[in-house]
Amino acid sequence: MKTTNFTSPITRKTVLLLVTKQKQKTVQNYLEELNDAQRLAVENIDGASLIIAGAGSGKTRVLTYRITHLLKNGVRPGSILALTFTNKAAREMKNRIASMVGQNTARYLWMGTFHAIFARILRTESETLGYPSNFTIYDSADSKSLIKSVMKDLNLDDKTYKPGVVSSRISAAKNNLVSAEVYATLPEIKEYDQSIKMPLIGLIYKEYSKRCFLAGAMDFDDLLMKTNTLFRNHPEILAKYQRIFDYILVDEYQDTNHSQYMIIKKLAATHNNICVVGDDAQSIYSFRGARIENILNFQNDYPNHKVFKLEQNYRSTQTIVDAANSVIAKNKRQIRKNVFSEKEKGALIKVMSAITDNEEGYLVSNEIIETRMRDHFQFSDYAILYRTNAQSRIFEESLRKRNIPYKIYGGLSFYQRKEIKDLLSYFRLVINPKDNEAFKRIINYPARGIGQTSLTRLEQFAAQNNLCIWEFATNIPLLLSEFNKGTASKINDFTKLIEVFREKLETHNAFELATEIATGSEILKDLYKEQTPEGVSRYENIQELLNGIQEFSISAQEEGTSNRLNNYMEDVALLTDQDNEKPEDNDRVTLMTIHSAKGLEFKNVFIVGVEENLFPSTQMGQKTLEDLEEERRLFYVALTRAEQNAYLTYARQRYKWGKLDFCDKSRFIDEIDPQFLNMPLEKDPVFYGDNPDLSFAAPKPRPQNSVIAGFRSTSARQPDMQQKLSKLREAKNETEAFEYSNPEDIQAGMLVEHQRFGRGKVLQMEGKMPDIQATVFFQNAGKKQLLLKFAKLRIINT
DNA sequence: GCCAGTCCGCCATCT
DNA sequence: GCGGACTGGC
Repeated sequence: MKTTNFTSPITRKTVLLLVTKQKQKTVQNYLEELNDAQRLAVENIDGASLIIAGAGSGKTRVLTYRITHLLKNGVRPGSILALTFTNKAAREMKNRIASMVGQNTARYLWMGTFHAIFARILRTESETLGYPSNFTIYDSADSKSLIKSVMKDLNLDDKTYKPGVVSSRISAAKNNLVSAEVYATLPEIKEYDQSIKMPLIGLIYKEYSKRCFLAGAMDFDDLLMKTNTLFRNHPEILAKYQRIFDYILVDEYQDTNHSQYMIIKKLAATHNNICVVGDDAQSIYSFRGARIENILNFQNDYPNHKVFKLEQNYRSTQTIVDAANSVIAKNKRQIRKNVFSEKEKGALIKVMSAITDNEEGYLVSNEIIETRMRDHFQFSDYAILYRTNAQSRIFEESLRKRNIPYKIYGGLSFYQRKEIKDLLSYFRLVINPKDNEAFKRIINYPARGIGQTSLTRLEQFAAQNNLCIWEFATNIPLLLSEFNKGTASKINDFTKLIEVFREKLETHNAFELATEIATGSEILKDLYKEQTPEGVSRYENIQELLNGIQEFSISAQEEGTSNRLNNYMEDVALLTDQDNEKPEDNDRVTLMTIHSAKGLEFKNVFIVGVEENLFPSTQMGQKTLEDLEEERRLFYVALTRAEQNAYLTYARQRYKWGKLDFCDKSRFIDEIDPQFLNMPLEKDPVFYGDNPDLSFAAPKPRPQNSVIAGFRSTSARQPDMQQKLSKLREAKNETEAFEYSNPEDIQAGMLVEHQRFGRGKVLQMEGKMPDIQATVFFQNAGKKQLLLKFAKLRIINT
């Protein structure tokens, strides 16, 4: 291994020379903003580099500056491949680079998640693999549903073959590049599947793959595996991309799985210009197939590599950094490093003990209110981090009671809501009629009198004939041979409907076609007629989706890129809630899992539910030492999100699956060097019932199927919706609380409010009912053109 | 085929 | 505590 003391091939002087020519102030200074270790990591652009970046050590900054540095040295943006783990990280990095080198350069960078980038490449090369270029990306719900129907056809009962287990076995196989054919031949796999009493997983895997192919669909894991297949079987295609990508950068390298690892390895093989950034101490995705070995073995893969260690933490106080170090030191497998902070010592980590999970919520909300007043924090300076999404509910309740605004990530994402998936399924089927999962979902929604029995027969007949459902359903003689006239004609009406939309794919932009589908399918009508709060909320979600598509259409047009519905749909399956940030969400407490908090930072962090069995989790049976080490890394990640104050809370009793459970504080609390902790007085759980002051904390089991605020629905879990809906309930005239202005009432000059963009001023109105367009300038979101049929504006004053 | 009511099994963690 | 699956009456 080489040392890190070396002279960069391009001296600083030449860089400054190059840069002054450009007269960009931000660029001129960028190297000076770095410490020595960071600067070395930025300047050493050729060959293989491993950047070990401790928590808070300016990893993102190094990556962005390194790319900027490449660009400033004449590297074409289109020859740089930068892979991240989330869309959000990619977007933020791209924006930061754009601010230094200009949007016109940054836009040509190949920057995105593994899944997004290789989906893009697979669409280009799809023909070689026998896939259509507009293949569907199945999300986990789609693939689970497909697994279920495969099992049904194979007569495997879903009590012994749990779809969840089968799905994760298949996923693990794919992430290790084990194809269905190979799967059946490997003795250790056979043995394992025997031991869990599911010897026929291989058969399911085979049939599942076949049906995905027939449906022109790939699941998440396929996006990576098929890329590998493509590169392996078609050296000329691999060579093409090896030529395109002169420089490869990978963020969060510790969380790459074998499939991702092989893609990188192949692409970098000709030039070895590969730079990976990561921190083995923050590897937390082994359940998804991530291999910590990838980072530990980098030196074997690239013997001539250079190592850079970023050890200074700029984020957290000394106390937090030292406490985190004291925990992670318990892990055996790691790259030794000395992460340190030169910030102030800061407050001790406050450990809070609650009697019940209810009280835990109460304590956290209280602490937020108190410290916010005392130390002048914003709500957005706080985050509540938990191990499992199920813990969020209790905090939502306690925050809501105290009128603390919050935003919650994870759980059911916008794109997974029923109504959204329904409409998206229409889009999917229109784009790719072979998409069986979409077909099954919408053939009888809105109701067309085609029931479960017909659908099951349809699916089975199609599979028996090696056809996708669409091919079967559009083949009239075949259809009539299996169904009576009435049913056949209902099915025929449905495919005709889709066919009409299909004809407009090439002639209409995404928004026009999406609107037509929403109307023509009668989804809008179906939701509109439902005047329950849930119905209203679903209707609004559809409108929000259509607004998003309108934005896409407009911005695609502005940028001169293609603005068809299939372009919009290309990576919708890869989007998550974090990609759906709204401007109105600015001053709110953040609630999320620790996994989704990776890469983020907050002034105050509450790590909640720090209890044995919950964190470390023992959810999935007995834990190996490796599992425990991963949990510890997860705890390390959680702690190091905090800049100023970290809190650890635990409860002595908690409801799990509706049943009361007694808990002990987590071993991780004991593993922190006690000099960094502010420990509470231990409360004894038996006293709570006698103490009237603590009655709020007493466990209150809700009767089964009871509801919060008088209703029960998935949309009710959205914080805004919750408030809106309870208001709605209170109002005698139920729609009153929701009333927005009629399009005709709005005129130029008015101050208005939009549910998504916030407040703005109307600049111009044009068009006639029902297609009235408003041009509005929003304080937070700039100028927007809104079609008032869907975008509702509330008039604030005239 | 559809709907409402009830029961059951489950929850890691994410692209 | 929740959603999905199942059941039985229409």
